[in-house]
Formats: sequence, structure tokens, C-alpha cells
Amino acid sequence: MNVPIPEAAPLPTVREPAPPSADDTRRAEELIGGLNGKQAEAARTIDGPVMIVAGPGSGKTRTLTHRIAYLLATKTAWPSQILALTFTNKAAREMRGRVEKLVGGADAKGLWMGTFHSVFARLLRREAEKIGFSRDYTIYDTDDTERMIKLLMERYSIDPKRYTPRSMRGRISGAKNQMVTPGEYLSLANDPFEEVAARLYGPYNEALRRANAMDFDDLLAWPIRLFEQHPDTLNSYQHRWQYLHIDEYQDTNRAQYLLAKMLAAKHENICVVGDDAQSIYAFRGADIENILSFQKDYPNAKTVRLEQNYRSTGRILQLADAIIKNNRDQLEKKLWTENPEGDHILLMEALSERDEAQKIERKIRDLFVRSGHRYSDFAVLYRTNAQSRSMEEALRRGGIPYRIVGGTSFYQRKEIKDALAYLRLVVNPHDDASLMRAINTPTRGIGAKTMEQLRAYANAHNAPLWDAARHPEEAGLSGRAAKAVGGFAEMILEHTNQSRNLLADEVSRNLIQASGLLQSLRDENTPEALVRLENIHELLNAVAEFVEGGEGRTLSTFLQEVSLLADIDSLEEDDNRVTLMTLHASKGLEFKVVFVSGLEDGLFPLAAAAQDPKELEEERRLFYVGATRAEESLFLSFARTRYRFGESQAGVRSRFLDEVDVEDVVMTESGRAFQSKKGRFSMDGRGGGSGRSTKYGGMDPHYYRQSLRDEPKMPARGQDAGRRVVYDEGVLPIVPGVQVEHATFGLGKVIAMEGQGDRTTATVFFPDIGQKKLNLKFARLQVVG
DNA sequence: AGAATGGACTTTTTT
DNA sequence: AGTCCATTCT
Repeated sequence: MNVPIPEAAPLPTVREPAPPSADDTRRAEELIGGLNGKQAEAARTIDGPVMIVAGPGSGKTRTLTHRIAYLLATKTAWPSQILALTFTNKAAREMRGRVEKLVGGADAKGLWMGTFHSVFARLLRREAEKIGFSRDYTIYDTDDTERMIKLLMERYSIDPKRYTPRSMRGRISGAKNQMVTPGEYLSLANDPFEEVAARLYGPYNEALRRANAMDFDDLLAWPIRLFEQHPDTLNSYQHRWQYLHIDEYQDTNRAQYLLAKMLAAKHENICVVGDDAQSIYAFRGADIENILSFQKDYPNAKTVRLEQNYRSTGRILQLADAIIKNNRDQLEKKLWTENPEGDHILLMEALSERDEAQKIERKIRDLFVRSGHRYSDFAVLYRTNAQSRSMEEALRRGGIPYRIVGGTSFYQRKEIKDALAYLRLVVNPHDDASLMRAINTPTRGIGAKTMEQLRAYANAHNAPLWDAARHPEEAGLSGRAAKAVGGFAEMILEHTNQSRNLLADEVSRNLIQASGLLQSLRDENTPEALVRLENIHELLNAVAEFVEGGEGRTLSTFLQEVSLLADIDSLEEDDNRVTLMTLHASKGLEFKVVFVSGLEDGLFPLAAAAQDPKELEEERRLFYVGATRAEESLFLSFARTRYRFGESQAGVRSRFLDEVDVEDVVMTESGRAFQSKKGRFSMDGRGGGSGRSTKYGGMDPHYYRQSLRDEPKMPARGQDAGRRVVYDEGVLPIVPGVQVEHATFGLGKVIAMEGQGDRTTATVFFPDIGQKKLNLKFARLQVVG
């Protein structure tokens, strides 16, 4: 297993730049010589606000890189005065490498590059005391956060079934990155869910503070508060970072926007790069308005449009454009390319997800042999992580090396999280979430009853659980329980003391040894346990490797950096394997051959998104992002049935395919031109639905044929058991794609069918009402034909 | 206290 | 189909 090692650089010190000489200027011009006119213009504009609106494959990263090189070469700024904020650590790493290549590693040393989160996490380390935290604060991921919320809900007797910790976390997170306070949120709340979230919000913040912990949103919210409360601190960072670069600006949220604004306020040397058409993180609070209104925030801003695409073939761009033009609100931009038209985009139709995966696998094998591509030139993209499984199986069967980005990455594994909990506790014993995880893993006789008492004591004293664990007798424990808890606390303390004299990796080794984690896995003596054991050793090696990297690389920084790693960060370019990942993870990457799979309505776009025009537009942008990852060949695929919740479900092909209204771009496997079926159903509101064919009884002809074929022979080979054809008064089958009428909801279109017998339900989309799941036993659906 | 069993629920996407 | 949780059994 390849374990990602985080990087960490100390905050750079401030130096004053020297005026450029004629030589410097000449050198700088040389550096940007390879850019096209517009790119060079953007790179050369180093004073004042600049917005680079850049389509996919237009060389925006290249432009940004050269701009930074230009700043360095002209000596307008020292490396330490340049801050570049990227979307992932990987992007930062790559950009740093490129700048170093351009101007020389030594000249680029001290450049500050990273994600918003990692940069401000480091800033907070330095400034922690000013806001009442210690520099060794723990960073909570969503898991830890939900754990804390769940505890609070127990304390306040809130029904976790109705108000799930996850939904509460989502709402609190949303409020946080909008910089809405608990009080404000409570007054804004207009449904019971928001009300409960608002009530939990304040206590949740207090719990985090007691635990000396920050969640992801805090890493942005706290710096803002810090800057507001300490103008001198803000001032010093404004001075430190005179040139601000922000990549993927369309995906910044409110807090990130405010931070950028604060830092740039003094010099206004802010350069943002983005593409509104690639905004795909609204669900996380990203506000597309930030880029749309940049011109309003900085009236003297210069806007440069990079519209020439260097990546993809003409056909790929035509397809991407055909989809995205269905969206409204966009910054004006017209992509073009000098690249050849390229091959047709192939649309592959599969019977099942298994079949789909197999078709893709065969295609990869075929192209691998015929085109001389490497495996790393291929990427298979999908909407949800769950879809990776079938693909994985097919590739494994075919003997094709692959790697999955995301899903459960190394640091998300249970055994690693367990081990990390111990390490975190040694650094920050007040970390309640880690204490709860570690205290009885492996089991040492501390059960629910004992924990309840510890919690009661902590709550009563408004103190972290650690205080209770230190004084088990005072917390009302006795005998075996008290001894077990006391022993645990002793173990943590002992290693905290060790860490004063020993290196982080030695302490970690000793601690994990003492924890009994290794022993319990050894005792299990199963192949799985052995792998887990190995993983923990890998983690310890990663700690050692990190610590070796230099000063300031303590266990505490290791833990903080690890929390900020993204799945995509671990992707290595020269690893010769097919890449499997979600469409979201593919942002910013490119591959010679790309497969966009699972193009079914309800999956892509997701059923939930299809009801909300805004979300539907985001799904469309996601398709746009996916399609434009491809350089040479693009394949689209969908499956007629797919397993969901353990049941096979029939589906219809994605509405996005029906938006493809360009000729000679997409082809089917039979070699024929793809016929979009745009406008056949009136429900999507576009293209008027006059074309419903009476010949097929209102059914999608595709399903009409399918149902004809299926009628005589029922479930063959268990595989088909999932395709249920249900008869309505013996006339027309209700299958996905047909128009139906409901007594109260009116006309709708069947999206999917599931269940059998009395449990048969239809998912029906009603234009006016939205999507409904109806049990056929109760709902009298009439097929309209 | 801890293991075993059965039932409910799940699939958006993630720094 | 797999995971998480609650309940029950040891």
C-alpha cells in the first residue's frame, strides 16, 4: 500500500524585494515566451486585481505558474511574498515543481503554496494562543465531528433517527462557512431541522473548544475572526503576502472569499483563476457568485479570457459545449481549438453494470494494444464511489492494473484511525473524539456504563473527558473500571512525557506498542488482521519519514497535515495504472482516454438533483468537467439495470444524452450516428413534448422493445429477476420511461422500478410535484398511451 | 463487558 | 450488498 506522506513547510519570513534590473526584466520576458498572447498578458499583469476566466485545457495552471515565475524573475516579489492557493495539495505540489523548474529551485524556495485549509491551518498554529487554542490543536474530520454531534444529541435528548448527526453536521457546516453565528442561525431557522441544528451549533462550538479541536470550517472561520479581532495580525499577513493567487476560484465558499478579500485589501494584488462552468462544489458551500461578481468587488480588475483549448479534440469540445449550453447564468466564453476533430465519441449501452464494466475493460484492453497508450492514459469516471466496485472487478478479471482514487483511502481505514486516535491523544489529551475511540480499542473492560459516568463527570464540570479519566474515583468509578480507566490515562501520560525527550516516530512506536492494538490484531490471526497490522506499521513508517524531513516536523504537525490530505493528493503520475475515480475527483486532471460511466437518469444526474434546477445545472457542469478531461478519446456509457441497495433496478439513459444536439459527434457501438431523443417527453420543460409516439404507447421505444422481448420469458438466470414488468389491468406494462397518470399528482414519467410483488414501487417524476416513490399496491397508476 | 445476531438503512459529490 | 446499530445471548 502506498502511503501518502504529507508535506509541511514553516511559514516563510519576510524580506524586502530589490528593484528589478534590465537583466531581470529580460529574463522574465524569456520565461513567459512560451505562452500565447492572452496567457502572456495575464502573466505580465502583476499589479492590481486580475481575473482569468479560463476554460478547460486552456493552460490556466501554466499561466499561473508563469505569472509567479515572472514575479520572481523581475524581483517584484520575494518568494515569501507570494501566496498561491490551490484546490488540492497535489495541485500545489505540481505548481511548485513547475515554478522551480522555471526559475530554479533555490529562487523559488519559500513560496507559499497550498490549499486554503492547509495554509490557514499553519497560520493558526502560529496564532493559536490569540484565539484561545493551543498550537497542538486537533483537526476534526467529518467523522469526528459527527461523533461529537451525536454525543451532544444524546445529552440534549434529541432523536438521532429524525435529526441524524449527519444532517445536523451539514447544516452547522453550512452556517459556519457562511459565517453565520449560532444566534443568527437560530433566528434564521425556518424548519425544525434547522432549529435543532441551530440549538446544537453553540454547544458544538464549545465542545470543540474544550477539546482544543477545529473542524474543517473552523480552519477558515477562525482566521477570519482572528483578523477581525487583531487588525495588527491581519496587517502583518497583508504585508507578508503581497501577491495573492487563487486557483479554482469558482469553488471558493464564503469564508474563503472573505479571507481572500481581507488579505488582498491592502495591495489588491489578487489574481483569481477560474471557470464558472466547472463549479461543482456548491454542495460544500462553494459560491459561484464569488467569481461572477469579481468585477464588482474590484471595479478596476482586469479580465483575461483564455478560450483556446489545447487539450481535447474538436469533437470532445463540441459534446461538452452541447451539454453546458443548456445552463443559464454563465460568464461569456466560447471554447475553440486548433486540435483535430478527432475520433467520434462512442456511446456504449450495456445490459447491466457488470456488462458496462466489462465493455469498458475490453475497450481499454483493445486500445492498449492498438494505440500504444499506457495504462495511466486511461481514466474511468463515475458519479458515486459505490460504482467503483463493478469496475474494479472487471479490471481485476481482465488483469488490468488500476488504482482507485477516493473511497476509503489509507488514512480513513479503521485501524489507522484507531492508531491515529492514540497519537492525537498524546499530543492533545483534551481531544474527546479520539479519547472515546481509543479508550476501549482494543477492549480493555471499559464499557458503556463506565463511559456514561465519565461523560457525566465531564459534563458536570464542563471539562474534557480527559479530566474524568485522570480522576476515575472522583468520577464515581471503582474497582475494575477505575483501574482500567486509570491505566489508560497513565499510558497516555507516560508517552506525553516521553515526547519531551524522544523523537516523534519513537514515541509513536512505543505508544502503539503499549496500546495493545498490534497485539490484538496479531491474536486475531486472520489474513485481514495481518493486512491491518501491516498498515499500522506503514503508518509508523510514514511518521518516521515525515519527521526526518526537517525541523518543525513534530507529531503534532504530522497529525494536522494528515487531516488535510485529500484523496487525490496521493495520485502519482508515473504509476502505470488505469485510474478509477469520481467525476469530482477528476477536476484539474487530464487523460488521453476517458470513460464517463453510469449515464442513467437518477444516477447521473442524481435523482435528488433532477428536481432542483440549480442542482441539475451543477450536475451538468459535472458532466462538462468529466468530458473535458479527455484529450483524444471519450467514451460514454450507461447500463439498463444496476444494483442499488442490493436489488437490481432498471433505469433509463441520462437526460444529458438527449441534450446532445450536434451532428457527427457521437456514435453508437453499431457504428451508426447517435440519435438524440430530445423533446420526446414534455416533462423536462425544454423542446416542447409534442413528439410522444402513440405507436409505442408512450413508452420509450427502447423499453418497448425490451418489454416485448421480456414478456414471454421471465426471470432468466436470476440476473433478470430485477427487471420487473408490472401490469396495470393487463394492458400496458409499467416500466421506466413510460408516461403515467396518478389520481392526485397528475401526469408523470416513470424513472425506476424496484421491489417485487406487493412491495413493487415505482419512482415517478411529476413535473409539478417532483419525484415520488409509489407503491403500486396502493397507487393506481394508469399508463398514458 | 463483550460477542453474536438481526434489522434498518444506505449512495451523492469532499477540503 | 455492506455497514451500522440495537438487542439479545453468553
